[in-house]
Amino acid sequence: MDSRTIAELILHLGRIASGEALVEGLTPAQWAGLRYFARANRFSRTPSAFAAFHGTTRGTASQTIKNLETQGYLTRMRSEADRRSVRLVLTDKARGILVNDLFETLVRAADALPPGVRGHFANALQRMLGQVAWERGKPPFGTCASCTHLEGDDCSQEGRAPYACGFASEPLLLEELDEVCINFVQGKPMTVKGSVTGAAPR
Amino acid sequence: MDSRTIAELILHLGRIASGEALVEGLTPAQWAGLRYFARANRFSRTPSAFAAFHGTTRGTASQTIKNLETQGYLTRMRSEADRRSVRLVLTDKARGILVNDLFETLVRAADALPPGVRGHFANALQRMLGQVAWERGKPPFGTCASCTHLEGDDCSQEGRAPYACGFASEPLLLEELDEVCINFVQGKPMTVKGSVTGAAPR
DNA sequence: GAGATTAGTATCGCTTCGAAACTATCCTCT
DNA sequence: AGAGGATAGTTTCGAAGCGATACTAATCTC
Repeated sequence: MDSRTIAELILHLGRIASGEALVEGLTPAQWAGLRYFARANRFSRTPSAFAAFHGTTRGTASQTIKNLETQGYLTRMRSEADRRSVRLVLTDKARGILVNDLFETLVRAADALPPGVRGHFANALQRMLGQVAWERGKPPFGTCASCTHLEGDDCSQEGRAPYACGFASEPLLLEELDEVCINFVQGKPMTVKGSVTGAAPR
Repeated sequence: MDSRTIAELILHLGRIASGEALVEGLTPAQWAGLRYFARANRFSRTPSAFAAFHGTTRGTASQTIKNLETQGYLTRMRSEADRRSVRLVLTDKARGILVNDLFETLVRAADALPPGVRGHFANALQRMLGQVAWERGKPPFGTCASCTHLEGDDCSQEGRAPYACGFASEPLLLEELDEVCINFVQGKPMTVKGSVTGAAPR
């Protein structure tokens, strides 16, 4: 019964916080696009990854991106490694407008929580996301902090890159560790009351 | 920084869980309508209340409801007290289809959380909702359990109705206490680590 | 009882959305 | 090497959502 309440509140909160349309002339989907490309790491700033994140089709994502591009919020560049692929980058105009995102009210609401519960809260949400994504066969989209692919040289060997991604086999900069990645796989149990994740994806 | 993670996860989770369209031939907005009328109490089963809950306009809500009605999921009846008002009731067909709601995956995900954290979790979410709703001037939509308007006769006086709503000045049945109400006003502090709500709406 | 407010509906243009068809590039397997 | 298949991305189509506006009917206020 509490579980249902939690699910309802998440849905309602998400809807109220992001559903409001046409703020600054951008639709909710377009705001979601800006937020995504502001937070995604370099492996994930593509139309396909955004489509997966946003839970829509590549076609729809392509439309939204095209729209943001013509409004001057995104810049497109073809990938060198894979000539099919496209990399999207936020413009300064986009970074400037992001502070007016209604999403920030949600951040403020989370900020008003007692500091002690925030960590547990974030962990519980990430676990729920993992569960839902696993049940749907969708990627859960987390950060390197708790990802299996993170190969950290705990005792830094005085080399240039202390961290690397085992999936992409590439070194990672420190500031990249907090960015969202489509290749995220839930790794460390993430101390939640000392219990290990219940249903593990295989 | 944890606050931003929390806000992102809520948004993402809500989107993934409800955004998927055309399950059983119903759109996300239509699913939201069914869920709402299944959970709202008798003061709140109206087009306007659904519009407020769903964060959209009355016009859009009216469309969605009309659509559900023609598909045989809702029955309409005029209110006796207020002849302008309309009451919507779920049909058996609707109750039957609700078990296939993708929303149930979110409920299962919440169910997979450690039992000890669920209560705190629900409280924290309700607090966030109150904060966001207050900042936007929207009703937060909670249940009688923590509503100021609930007048409970703690020591039941052997009268017929042990509870009542001070706002509607009407007695409440026991099974109505868990339903969602548009007139909800955050009342009791709702034990979250023993601290009282930070910013109180006035 | 006049004027303002509220509940609900209808209509208009725009965006989103999923589905399907399509091109270009890359990968795999023999 | 080269054929078949998978993948990244775009385009088009029709349906629905959406906000805005204008509208009717009922209720409230003073």
